[in-house]
Amino acid sequence: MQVDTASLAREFEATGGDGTPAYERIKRVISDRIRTGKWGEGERLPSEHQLVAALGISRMTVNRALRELADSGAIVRSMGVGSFVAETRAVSPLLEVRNIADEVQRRGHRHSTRLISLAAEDADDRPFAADSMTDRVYRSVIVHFEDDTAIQLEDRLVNPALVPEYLQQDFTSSTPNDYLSRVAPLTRTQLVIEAVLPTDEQAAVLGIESHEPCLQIRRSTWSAEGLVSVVRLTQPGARSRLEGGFDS
Amino acid sequence: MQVDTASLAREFEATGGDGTPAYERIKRVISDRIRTGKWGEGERLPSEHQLVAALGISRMTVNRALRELADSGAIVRSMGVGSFVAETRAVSPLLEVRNIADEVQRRGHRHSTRLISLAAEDADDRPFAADSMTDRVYRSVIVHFEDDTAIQLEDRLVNPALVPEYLQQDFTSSTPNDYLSRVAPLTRTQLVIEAVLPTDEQAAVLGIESHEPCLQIRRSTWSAEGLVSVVRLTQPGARSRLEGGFDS
DNA sequence: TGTATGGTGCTGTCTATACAGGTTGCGTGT
DNA sequence: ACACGCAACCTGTATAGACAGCACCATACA
Repeated sequence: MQVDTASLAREFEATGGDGTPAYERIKRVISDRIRTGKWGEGERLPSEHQLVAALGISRMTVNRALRELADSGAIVRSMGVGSFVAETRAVSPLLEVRNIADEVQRRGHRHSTRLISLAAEDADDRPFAADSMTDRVYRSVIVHFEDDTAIQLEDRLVNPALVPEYLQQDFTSSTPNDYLSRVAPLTRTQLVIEAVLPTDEQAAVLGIESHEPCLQIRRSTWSAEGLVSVVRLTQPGARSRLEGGFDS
Repeated sequence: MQVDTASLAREFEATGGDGTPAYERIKRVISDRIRTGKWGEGERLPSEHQLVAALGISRMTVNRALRELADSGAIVRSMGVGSFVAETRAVSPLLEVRNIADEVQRRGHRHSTRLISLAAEDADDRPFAADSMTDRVYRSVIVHFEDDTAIQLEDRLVNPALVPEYLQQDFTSSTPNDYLSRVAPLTRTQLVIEAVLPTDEQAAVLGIESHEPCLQIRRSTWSAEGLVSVVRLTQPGARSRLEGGFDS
């Protein structure tokens, strides 16, 4: 295989400087090329030996990067043959990321929101650090009402690198979900669903007793550029449920 | 930490002989000890250096084994401190209809069940009436345990027209999910997820307080012939959560 | 008593090297 | 024309050694 070692090395060097480990930088360079389509499905990757020569690092480091990419499913490796960009497979969505305003209106009710807070913060756990090299996050806290009943508390962190205009939006007329799906179409979603008791603060803004069980949904959404938003939705169990389904 | 290097080395050597890589064998020895409870939650593992000395292998190999165990969530590592057995918490995949026994074993724990009841009943709401022209249903109630902790109450209705042999099965050795997926491969699944408080009976069999919130999953599964089964899964919120994700 | 400071032990990463095991394709001999 | 053998190339694994970053603790100092 003919490799453009020069541009590969350039992209690799460009990610240096901060303390990012070399194997992470290799992973990033390669997965960027896959994500942007520069390396298409089934295409052969440079061999470990070629990457060693091109990037000036040891083979163990290259090996770790490629192995982790293979573990994550981004590439496929075959002993004695080589490494190749994986064929992507479609997965049917179980729970679509739906607009809560639409759902409420579909039930024939009135949807409204109350903005609790909207500001930039210093992130403790830096969820977007890998994508945006920053510790700052935008955070919005919003309560959704169905008619006059609070049905959901939305506590959202947004990546300022990918959505710089977030703080300027008017979330009384459109929801964060609306806005984000316009400016950063999502390519990947991940969910964690739990049954929890609300904190006293959560119970207060939702207008429920603190012993009422709640569904808590933590949802991370990615666009092509990276992790866009992490949201924690808290819904009183007595007022909401999740529905989904899929064929196989 | 005082390490029983002798028995550790013995177990490690015992796994040798076939072509299993050393890092896999280390993982196995360690996860066996975690699974059997010999090393309890939060307990400190031998350091990499101690394992190198005890097993006579290089630190890179030990490091890979421990790193992969940490990636899989079995252990927790902290730079400058050490490696520790992870505090376990059940996580169920949301997308797939998976075998809970497999999940438990994948977490390195022992899965067992307790059969509460298994009988034919007269159906009140006749869920299978459209499919089988009958009012009878088979019903099984089973508690699933992870080690000695109840993690799920499974209350299942089965369509007698599609699964006539259901009552003759031995659900101490295999789960209803196992059996049904063999005899009636599912083509469609639908879910409703809620946060609820358990009834007194549910709390009793799960061994929890009646004010602990639970995830309740109602799942209907269809095969090509029609509605096979309707199951209500009740999981203590403190002991489980659902995870899922999809690409689009 | 409270505050620096340095030592010790831990994990995280990287290098250079080596051997093993598998695949592919070319070339030689029949 | 066919089969075999072998070299070249690939990934998989393992090793010894090194340095860096972090946490904890004991000791020395103010």
